[in-house]
Amino acid sequence: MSPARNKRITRQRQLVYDCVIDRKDHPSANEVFVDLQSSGIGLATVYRQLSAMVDEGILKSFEHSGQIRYDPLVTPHAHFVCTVCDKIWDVDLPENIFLMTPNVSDVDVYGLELTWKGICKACK
Amino acid sequence: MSPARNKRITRQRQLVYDCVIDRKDHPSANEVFVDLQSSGIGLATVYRQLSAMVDEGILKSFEHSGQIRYDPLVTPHAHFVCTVCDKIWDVDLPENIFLMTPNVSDVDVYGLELTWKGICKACK
DNA sequence: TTCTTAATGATAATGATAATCATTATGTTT
DNA sequence: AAACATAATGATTATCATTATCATTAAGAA
Repeated sequence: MSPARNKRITRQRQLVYDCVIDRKDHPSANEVFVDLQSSGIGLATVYRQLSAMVDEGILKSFEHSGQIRYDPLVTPHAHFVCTVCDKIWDVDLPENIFLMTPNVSDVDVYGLELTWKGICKACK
Repeated sequence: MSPARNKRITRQRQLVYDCVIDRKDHPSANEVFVDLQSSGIGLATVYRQLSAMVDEGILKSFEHSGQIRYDPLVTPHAHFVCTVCDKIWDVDLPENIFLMTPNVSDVDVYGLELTWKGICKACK
Protein backbone atom coordinates (compact mmCIF):
# COMPACT_ATOMS: atom_id res chain seq x y z
CA MET A 1 0.00 0.00 0.00
CA SER A 2 3.06 2.26 0.08
CA PRO A 3 3.05 4.38 -3.04
CA ALA A 4 5.74 4.84 -5.68
CA ARG A 5 8.76 7.03 -5.11
CA ASN A 6 8.02 10.68 -4.55
CA LYS A 7 4.41 9.84 -3.75
CA ARG A 8 2.53 10.45 -0.52
CA ILE A 9 0.43 8.28 1.74
CA THR A 10 -2.79 10.20 2.22
CA ARG A 11 -5.81 9.46 4.33
CA GLN A 12 -7.79 8.96 1.14
CA ARG A 13 -5.32 6.48 -0.30
CA GLN A 14 -5.55 4.43 2.88
CA LEU A 15 -9.36 4.51 2.78
CA VAL A 16 -9.54 3.38 -0.84
CA TYR A 17 -7.05 0.59 -0.31
CA ASP A 18 -8.71 -0.69 2.87
CA CYS A 19 -12.08 -0.67 1.14
CA VAL A 20 -10.94 -2.82 -1.78
CA ILE A 21 -9.18 -5.19 0.62
CA ASP A 22 -12.16 -5.48 2.95
CA ARG A 23 -14.73 -6.22 0.30
CA LYS A 24 -13.69 -9.28 -1.65
CA ASP A 25 -16.19 -8.75 -4.46
CA HIS A 26 -14.13 -6.82 -7.02
CA PRO A 27 -15.83 -3.45 -6.56
CA SER A 28 -16.07 -0.72 -9.17
CA ALA A 29 -14.82 2.81 -8.52
CA ASN A 30 -18.32 3.97 -7.78
CA GLU A 31 -18.94 1.16 -5.31
CA VAL A 32 -15.81 2.17 -3.42
CA PHE A 33 -16.98 5.77 -3.53
CA VAL A 34 -20.37 4.86 -2.06
CA ASP A 35 -18.71 2.86 0.71
CA LEU A 36 -16.58 5.86 1.63
CA GLN A 37 -19.30 8.51 1.38
CA SER A 38 -19.15 9.33 5.10
CA SER A 39 -15.46 10.12 4.86
CA GLY A 40 -16.11 12.98 2.45
CA ILE A 41 -13.72 11.58 -0.18
CA GLY A 42 -14.19 12.89 -3.72
CA LEU A 43 -15.17 10.65 -6.62
CA ALA A 44 -12.22 11.81 -8.69
CA THR A 45 -9.84 10.82 -5.92
CA VAL A 46 -11.30 7.33 -5.82
CA TYR A 47 -10.76 6.95 -9.56
CA ARG A 48 -7.26 8.39 -9.32
CA GLN A 49 -6.12 6.22 -6.45
CA LEU A 50 -7.55 3.05 -7.93
CA SER A 51 -5.85 3.50 -11.29
CA ALA A 52 -2.65 4.61 -9.56
CA MET A 53 -2.62 1.40 -7.52
CA VAL A 54 -3.12 -0.63 -10.67
CA ASP A 55 -0.16 1.16 -12.27
CA GLU A 56 1.89 0.42 -9.15
CA GLY A 57 0.94 -3.27 -9.22
CA ILE A 58 -0.86 -3.11 -5.88
CA LEU A 59 -4.23 -3.89 -7.47
CA LYS A 60 -5.33 -5.60 -10.64
CA SER A 61 -8.23 -4.48 -12.78
CA PHE A 62 -10.47 -5.94 -15.43
CA GLU A 63 -13.56 -4.88 -17.36
CA HIS A 64 -16.94 -6.31 -16.57
CA SER A 65 -20.40 -5.14 -17.62
CA GLY A 66 -19.14 -1.86 -18.92
CA GLN A 67 -17.07 -0.90 -15.94
CA ILE A 68 -13.65 -1.46 -14.46
CA ARG A 69 -13.49 -3.76 -11.43
CA TYR A 70 -10.62 -3.75 -8.95
CA ASP A 71 -9.06 -6.84 -7.40
CA PRO A 72 -6.61 -6.90 -4.48
CA LEU A 73 -5.47 -10.39 -5.47
CA VAL A 74 -2.54 -9.68 -7.78
CA THR A 75 -1.19 -13.20 -8.14
CA PRO A 76 -2.25 -15.07 -11.30
CA HIS A 77 -5.79 -16.38 -10.98
CA ALA A 78 -9.02 -16.69 -12.92
CA HIS A 79 -12.58 -15.51 -12.31
CA PHE A 80 -15.96 -17.09 -12.29
CA VAL A 81 -18.83 -14.78 -13.19
CA CYS A 82 -22.47 -15.59 -12.53
CA THR A 83 -24.35 -14.24 -15.51
CA VAL A 84 -27.55 -13.99 -13.48
CA CYS A 85 -26.48 -11.99 -10.42
CA ASP A 86 -23.25 -10.66 -11.95
CA LYS A 87 -21.19 -11.60 -8.90
CA ILE A 88 -17.55 -12.50 -9.38
CA TRP A 89 -15.44 -15.14 -7.62
CA ASP A 90 -11.70 -15.68 -7.64
CA VAL A 91 -10.81 -19.17 -8.83
CA ASP A 92 -7.57 -21.00 -9.52
CA LEU A 93 -6.09 -21.06 -12.98
CA PRO A 94 -6.05 -24.49 -14.64
CA GLU A 95 -2.87 -26.46 -13.98
CA ASN A 96 -0.07 -25.66 -16.39
CA ILE A 97 -2.11 -23.15 -18.34
CA PHE A 98 1.04 -21.13 -18.92
CA LEU A 99 2.39 -24.03 -20.98
CA MET A 100 -0.54 -23.69 -23.35
CA THR A 101 0.47 -20.47 -25.05
CA PRO A 102 -1.41 -19.66 -28.24
CA ASN A 103 -0.40 -20.62 -31.74
CA VAL A 104 0.57 -17.17 -32.94
CA SER A 105 4.05 -16.99 -34.34
CA ASP A 106 6.71 -14.69 -32.93
CA VAL A 107 4.77 -13.12 -30.09
CA ASP A 108 5.81 -12.61 -26.47
CA VAL A 109 3.02 -13.75 -24.17
CA TYR A 110 3.34 -12.43 -20.64
CA GLY A 111 -0.12 -12.80 -19.19
CA LEU A 112 -3.65 -13.96 -19.61
CA GLU A 113 -7.17 -13.26 -18.48
CA LEU A 114 -9.52 -16.16 -17.93
CA THR A 115 -13.16 -15.82 -16.95
CA TRP A 116 -15.52 -18.73 -16.55
CA LYS A 117 -19.18 -17.96 -17.10
CA GLY A 118 -22.11 -19.73 -15.55
CA ILE A 119 -24.75 -19.68 -12.89
CA CYS A 120 -23.87 -19.65 -9.22
CA LYS A 121 -25.28 -21.80 -6.46
CA ALA A 122 -27.61 -19.11 -5.14
CA CYS A 123 -29.08 -18.30 -8.56
CA LYS A 124 -29.87 -21.89 -9.51
CA MET B 1 -27.45 -13.36 -41.25
CA SER B 2 -31.20 -13.96 -41.44
CA PRO B 3 -32.84 -12.31 -38.46
CA ALA B 4 -35.16 -13.72 -35.79
CA ARG B 5 -38.83 -14.38 -36.49
CA ASN B 6 -40.89 -11.30 -37.28
CA LYS B 7 -37.73 -9.38 -38.07
CA ARG B 8 -36.77 -7.84 -41.38
CA ILE B 9 -33.65 -7.99 -43.51
CA THR B 10 -32.78 -4.39 -44.21
CA ARG B 11 -30.09 -2.89 -46.35
CA GLN B 12 -28.46 -1.60 -43.18
CA ARG B 13 -28.44 -5.01 -41.53
CA GLN B 14 -26.70 -6.46 -44.55
CA LEU B 15 -24.13 -3.67 -44.55
CA VAL B 16 -23.29 -4.09 -40.86
CA TYR B 17 -23.00 -7.84 -41.15
CA ASP B 18 -20.83 -7.74 -44.26
CA CYS B 19 -18.56 -5.18 -42.63
CA VAL B 20 -17.87 -7.30 -39.54
CA ILE B 21 -17.33 -10.37 -41.71
CA ASP B 22 -14.97 -8.58 -44.10
CA ARG B 23 -12.73 -7.07 -41.46
CA LYS B 24 -11.30 -9.80 -39.28
CA ASP B 25 -10.03 -7.43 -36.60
CA HIS B 26 -12.92 -7.40 -34.10
CA PRO B 27 -14.18 -3.89 -34.86
CA SER B 28 -16.06 -1.67 -32.45
CA ALA B 29 -19.44 -0.18 -33.30
CA ASN B 30 -17.84 3.10 -34.23
CA GLU B 31 -15.29 1.43 -36.50
CA VAL B 32 -18.13 -0.25 -38.38
CA PHE B 33 -19.92 3.09 -38.55
CA VAL B 34 -16.86 4.80 -40.05
CA ASP B 35 -16.49 2.03 -42.62
CA LEU B 36 -20.09 2.52 -43.70
CA GLN B 37 -20.12 6.32 -43.72
CA SER B 38 -20.70 6.55 -47.47
CA SER B 39 -23.86 4.44 -47.17
CA GLY B 40 -25.52 7.05 -45.00
CA ILE B 41 -26.24 4.56 -42.21
CA GLY B 42 -26.96 6.02 -38.78
CA LEU B 43 -24.77 5.36 -35.75
CA ALA B 44 -27.72 4.19 -33.68
CA THR B 45 -28.58 1.61 -36.32
CA VAL B 46 -25.05 0.23 -36.24
CA TYR B 47 -25.27 -0.17 -32.46
CA ARG B 48 -28.73 -1.70 -32.71
CA GLN B 49 -27.87 -4.23 -35.39
CA LEU B 50 -24.65 -5.29 -33.71
CA SER B 51 -26.27 -5.96 -30.37
CA ALA B 52 -29.23 -7.63 -32.09
CA MET B 53 -26.86 -9.99 -33.90
CA VAL B 54 -25.16 -10.83 -30.61
CA ASP B 55 -28.56 -11.62 -29.10
CA GLU B 56 -29.34 -13.81 -32.10
CA GLY B 57 -26.02 -15.66 -31.78
CA ILE B 58 -24.77 -14.46 -35.16
CA LEU B 59 -21.93 -12.48 -33.60
CA LYS B 60 -20.04 -12.65 -30.34
CA SER B 61 -18.90 -9.64 -28.36
CA PHE B 62 -16.40 -8.86 -25.67
CA GLU B 63 -15.09 -5.77 -23.91
CA HIS B 64 -11.68 -4.36 -24.66
CA SER B 65 -10.16 -0.99 -23.79
CA GLY B 66 -13.45 0.45 -22.70
CA GLN B 67 -15.45 -0.58 -25.72
CA ILE B 68 -17.37 -3.54 -27.06
CA ARG B 69 -15.72 -5.46 -29.91
CA TYR B 70 -17.63 -7.68 -32.31
CA ASP B 71 -16.44 -11.04 -33.57
CA PRO B 72 -18.01 -13.05 -36.42
CA LEU B 73 -16.32 -16.21 -35.16
CA VAL B 74 -18.92 -17.66 -32.81
CA THR B 75 -17.32 -21.04 -32.17
CA PRO B 76 -15.33 -21.33 -28.92
CA HIS B 77 -11.94 -19.72 -29.23
CA ALA B 78 -9.54 -17.47 -27.37
CA HIS B 79 -7.91 -14.14 -28.19
CA PHE B 80 -4.42 -12.78 -28.19
CA VAL B 81 -4.15 -9.06 -27.53
CA CYS B 82 -1.04 -7.02 -28.22
CA THR B 83 -0.82 -4.53 -25.38
CA VAL B 84 1.27 -2.18 -27.51
CA CYS B 85 -0.80 -1.78 -30.67
CA ASP B 86 -4.05 -3.11 -29.16
CA LYS B 87 -4.68 -5.46 -32.08
CA ILE B 88 -6.56 -8.68 -31.44
CA TRP B 89 -6.05 -12.13 -32.96
CA ASP B 90 -8.24 -15.20 -32.79
CA VAL B 91 -6.38 -18.17 -31.35
CA ASP B 92 -7.33 -21.73 -30.43
CA LEU B 93 -8.40 -22.60 -26.94
CA PRO B 94 -6.00 -24.89 -25.04
CA GLU B 95 -6.78 -28.58 -25.49
CA ASN B 96 -9.37 -29.91 -23.06
CA ILE B 97 -9.82 -26.56 -21.33
CA PHE B 98 -13.47 -27.42 -20.82
CA LEU B 99 -12.39 -30.25 -18.54
CA MET B 100 -10.64 -27.74 -16.29
CA THR B 101 -13.69 -26.12 -14.78
CA PRO B 102 -13.08 -23.99 -11.70
CA ASN B 103 -13.14 -25.15 -8.10
CA VAL B 104 -16.33 -23.39 -7.09
CA SER B 105 -18.91 -25.71 -5.62
CA ASP B 106 -22.36 -26.13 -7.08
CA VAL B 107 -22.08 -23.85 -10.07
CA ASP B 108 -23.08 -24.50 -13.67
CA VAL B 109 -20.28 -23.41 -15.98
CA TYR B 110 -21.37 -22.98 -19.58
CA GLY B 111 -18.70 -20.82 -21.12
CA LEU B 112 -15.42 -19.04 -20.73
CA GLU B 113 -13.46 -16.10 -22.01
CA LEU B 114 -9.72 -16.42 -22.42
CA THR B 115 -7.43 -13.62 -23.52
CA TRP B 116 -3.69 -13.94 -23.79
CA LYS B 117 -1.73 -10.73 -23.41
CA GLY B 118 1.60 -9.94 -24.90
CA ILE B 119 3.48 -8.15 -27.63
CA CYS B 120 2.98 -9.01 -31.26
CA LYS B 121 5.61 -9.64 -33.89
CA ALA B 122 5.30 -6.19 -35.46
CA CYS B 123 5.60 -4.35 -32.14
CA LYS B 124 8.73 -6.14 -30.98
C1' DT C 1 -51.10 -1.02 -54.31
C1' DT C 2 -52.26 -0.84 -49.76
C1' DC C 3 -51.32 -1.72 -45.10
C1' DT C 4 -49.07 -3.00 -40.78
C1' DT C 5 -45.39 -2.27 -38.06
C1' DA C 6 -40.36 -3.19 -37.63
C1' DA C 7 -36.43 -0.50 -38.55
C1' DT C 8 -34.23 3.75 -39.31
C1' DG C 9 -31.83 8.21 -38.40
C1' DA C 10 -31.32 12.40 -35.82
C1' DT C 11 -30.76 13.65 -31.51
C1' DA C 12 -30.93 13.80 -26.55
C1' DA C 13 -29.91 11.27 -22.39
C1' DT C 14 -27.15 8.38 -19.61
C1' DG C 15 -23.22 6.46 -17.33
C1' DA C 16 -18.37 5.66 -16.67
C1' DT C 17 -14.03 7.68 -16.68
C1' DA C 18 -10.59 11.38 -17.54
C1' DA C 19 -9.06 16.22 -17.40
C1' DT C 20 -8.78 20.81 -15.25
C1' DC C 21 -7.53 23.83 -11.68
C1' DA C 22 -7.71 26.38 -7.48
C1' DT C 23 -7.02 24.80 -2.78
C1' DT C 24 -5.24 21.69 0.79
C1' DA C 25 -2.03 19.04 3.23
C1' DT C 26 2.04 15.70 3.25
C1' DG C 27 6.76 15.12 4.08
C1' DT C 28 11.03 17.49 4.10
C1' DT C 29 14.10 21.12 5.26
C1' DT C 30 15.46 24.61 8.07
C1' DA D 1 8.07 23.96 15.24
C1' DA D 2 7.55 27.07 11.25
C1' DA D 3 8.32 27.37 6.37
C1' DC D 4 8.49 25.38 2.05
C1' DA D 5 7.88 22.71 -2.26
C1' DT D 6 4.75 20.20 -4.52
C1' DA D 7 1.83 15.95 -4.64
C1' DA D 8 -2.90 15.09 -3.84
C1' DT D 9 -7.52 16.51 -3.26
C1' DG D 10 -12.36 17.85 -4.41
C1' DA D 11 -15.57 20.21 -7.26
C1' DT D 12 -16.52 20.53 -11.60
C1' DT D 13 -16.46 20.09 -16.51
C1' DA D 14 -15.34 17.44 -20.51
C1' DT D 15 -15.15 13.26 -23.12
C1' DC D 16 -16.39 8.97 -24.88
C1' DA D 17 -19.24 4.85 -25.53
C1' DT D 18 -23.69 3.37 -25.44
C1' DT D 19 -28.76 3.60 -24.91
C1' DA D 20 -33.36 5.76 -25.26
C1' DT D 21 -36.72 8.54 -27.67
C1' DC D 22 -39.66 9.48 -31.39
C1' DA D 23 -41.22 11.05 -35.76
C1' DT D 24 -40.39 9.17 -40.35
C1' DT D 25 -39.32 5.47 -43.62
C1' DA D 26 -39.61 1.19 -45.80
C1' DA D 27 -39.85 -4.22 -45.45
C1' DG D 28 -42.86 -7.75 -46.50
C1' DA D 29 -47.45 -9.50 -46.27
C1' DA D 30 -52.26 -9.04 -47.78
